[in-house]
Amino acid sequence: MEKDFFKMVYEVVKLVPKGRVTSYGAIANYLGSKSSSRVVGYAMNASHKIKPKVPAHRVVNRIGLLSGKKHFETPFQMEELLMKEKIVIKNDKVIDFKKIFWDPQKELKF
DNA sequence: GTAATGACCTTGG
DNA sequence: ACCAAGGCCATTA
Repeated sequence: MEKDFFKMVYEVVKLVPKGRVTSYGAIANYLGSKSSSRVVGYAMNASHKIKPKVPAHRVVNRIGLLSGKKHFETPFQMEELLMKEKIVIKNDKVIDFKKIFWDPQKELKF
């Protein structure tokens, strides 16, 4: 129900290039509501139950912290996946987050 | 049906 | 500069 917002989020997350990460606020802002960042996080929470599993490991908070790593099947899954993407993780934080940060509003720009 | 929470971010004092 | 509160959508109790 009302998965419009969720669907958009999943679409954007699935569009995230390999080796890149995005933030909840960026997606929310891209959708039009910067304040709806919480909804993006909630969408990710349901990302494991939806049909097409989205790369939620590529989505982190604004500081690049793996906030939802505990919500994964295994906390190491997120780090492992990110590591496979050639992304360096340190203390549950993404190194060079600014460099690998993928902003839909900026990259896609509609 | 109402109330509270959640993988957050922005703005105000 | 730091601390506090609000706002958004959906789900669960």
